[in-house]
Amino acid sequence: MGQAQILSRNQQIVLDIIEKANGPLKAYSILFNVQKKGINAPQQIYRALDKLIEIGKIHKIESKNAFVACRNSNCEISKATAFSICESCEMVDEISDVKLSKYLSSFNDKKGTKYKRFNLEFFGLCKKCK
Amino acid sequence: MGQAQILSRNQQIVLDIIEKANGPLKAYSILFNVQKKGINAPQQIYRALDKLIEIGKIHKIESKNAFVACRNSNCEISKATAFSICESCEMVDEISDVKLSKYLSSFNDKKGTKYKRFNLEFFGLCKKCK
DNA sequence: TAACACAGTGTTATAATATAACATATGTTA
DNA sequence: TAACATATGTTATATTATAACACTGTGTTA
Repeated sequence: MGQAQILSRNQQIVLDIIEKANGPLKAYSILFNVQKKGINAPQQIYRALDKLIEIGKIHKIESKNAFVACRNSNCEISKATAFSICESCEMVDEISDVKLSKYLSSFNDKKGTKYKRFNLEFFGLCKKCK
Repeated sequence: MGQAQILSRNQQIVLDIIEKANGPLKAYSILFNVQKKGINAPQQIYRALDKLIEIGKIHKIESKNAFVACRNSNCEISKATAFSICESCEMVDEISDVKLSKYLSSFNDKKGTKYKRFNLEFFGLCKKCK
């Protein structure tokens, strides 16, 4: 569960933008959006993104190189993420399905290896695009 | 199941390199490896990679921007992929677990949406690195 | 055969994504 | 206060990926 995290100025700016967005945002589009606030360089964005990912406030959609806010209020710090991605409109939804999460978190491969973390991306058409 | 696919010269060169590798390869490292064979430009690599992915001969490891040969002789053309990734040595194994694959292929989210395709990446430490 | 589509190739240029490295500042804690 | 960790600002550069255009070969099919 953890403490409420106090974010630095840049971290908060970046998080606000991602939370307000209704879809995944790319790092450089975030950058263009915050230049009026005095953030000028990609490093500043990527550093904020790294931190926000680390504390579980956002997730990276690997197949899109884009970032979304975490919608699971008590997300397990990004150890178990699953997303539904529309191949047509680019919409991304975080899936919070306890059964799925438990099933995957306890998955062992044939060699008996257990994993610390997983990321699952489903692709299809969302309701609107069907 | 499909026909045996006839590959073009460049496609075959790229596939050979990926199949011989004992881990995921990056596009530019493939490029450096084939310059002696007369392939000089990233486009040539990416075009081959795109085709090889399309026909299911290789997969992209999204979290690493790298490519591995498909080890499931009859992989369902990349509709259902799962990988085990070592966070220490970068090793990647394709997981072929029928139960897992069936479970995910038939997964419905709460809205009843079914998906065409999924990609799952597990992270942990491989045997050697443990 | 001529016309056409189609997949692949080669090439130059450029876009998009991400990190390195270094100097400075700010906040926390011993 | 000194030492330390974390964050910031900045310039430069590395890495990953695509656009655009000209060309080649192969197989239709009209």
